[in-house]
Amino acid sequence: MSGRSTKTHTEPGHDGVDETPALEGFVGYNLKRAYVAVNEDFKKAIGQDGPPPRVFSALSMVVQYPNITQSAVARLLGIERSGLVAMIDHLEALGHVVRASVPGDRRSQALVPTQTGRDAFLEAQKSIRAHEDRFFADFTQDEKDTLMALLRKVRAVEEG
Amino acid sequence: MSGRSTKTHTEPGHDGVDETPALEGFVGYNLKRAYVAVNEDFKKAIGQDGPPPRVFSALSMVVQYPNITQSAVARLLGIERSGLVAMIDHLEALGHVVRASVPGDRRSQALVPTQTGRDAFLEAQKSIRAHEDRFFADFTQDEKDTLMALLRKVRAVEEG
DNA sequence: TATTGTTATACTCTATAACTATA
DNA sequence: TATAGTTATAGAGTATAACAATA
Repeated sequence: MSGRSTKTHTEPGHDGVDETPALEGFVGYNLKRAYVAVNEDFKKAIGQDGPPPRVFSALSMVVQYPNITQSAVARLLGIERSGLVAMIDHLEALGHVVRASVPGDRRSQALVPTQTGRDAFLEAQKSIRAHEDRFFADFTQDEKDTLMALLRKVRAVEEG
Repeated sequence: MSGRSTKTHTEPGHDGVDETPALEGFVGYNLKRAYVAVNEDFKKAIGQDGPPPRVFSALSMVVQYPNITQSAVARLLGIERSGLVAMIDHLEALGHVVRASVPGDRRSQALVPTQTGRDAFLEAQKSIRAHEDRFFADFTQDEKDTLMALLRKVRAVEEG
């Protein structure tokens, strides 16, 4: 395929000039492409037995903030309450989390990590670290820090 | 809600210490949150009448590289060929693009932008620029450039 | 055999709306 | 009234697999 000159259209980077990529100039486009790339590598690396990203993020919240409620997790992750039910069901079925009653408010249920849950969290965290270390091998720590800082600043825009 | 001390769990940034955010340390997590934030603003700003992101990106390719084939567009955008059919159908129904026959290869169809298509592209581009200018108002041009450069480097990992 | 366009299909992720029980 | 958890549902976005026509 490469090296052929039979094509009738102009592709970027090939026939010399024409380096005017409209999409490349948008942050949103670059953001999506980068997200897709990292996410695909994540799935290849962790997808087999490890938890899907959102389940890991929920487990992470419960481990870090024991007795947190589902609503609080949803708020912190920026997703809907309803979306959490299945995730917590899943984590509870695995024995990683238990729903405990909250004295003083019978609407809420405190999410408590089990020891298995904490272990699973640490192991998943290790796997994800390995995946990112591999994926970002060509990045300096400074580049990664700069990238994450800028991404947090992006997120901060909507949070006001 | 704020200022209350009745909660039984520890949330970040509130009760002093506990600033050990596991998720925040991952590029992938920050990438996703930032992508979601920008995408939501995009939908609010453009979603009414403007084209969805992927349709705009396809139109953009056809305008920039007239006579490009569907397969080439898919390759450049990093998506599946099959996904393009509906997008091009849509753009063709709007009169923005026509499928023309390619002399010498009767399998392919060259995608040619109409004048309406070029106009629509320019207008959409202007809208998206306005959305990004607004959203990234607190970012310096240097920050935006750095961010985009790093995001392109992320994308290059899988392509390299 | 490989590639282009196409269709049919199914899956993932997530939001919306409505309900219940509490507060 | 407002909030926590839940359910049912629907939609966007996208991938997979197969096929016909052509190379």
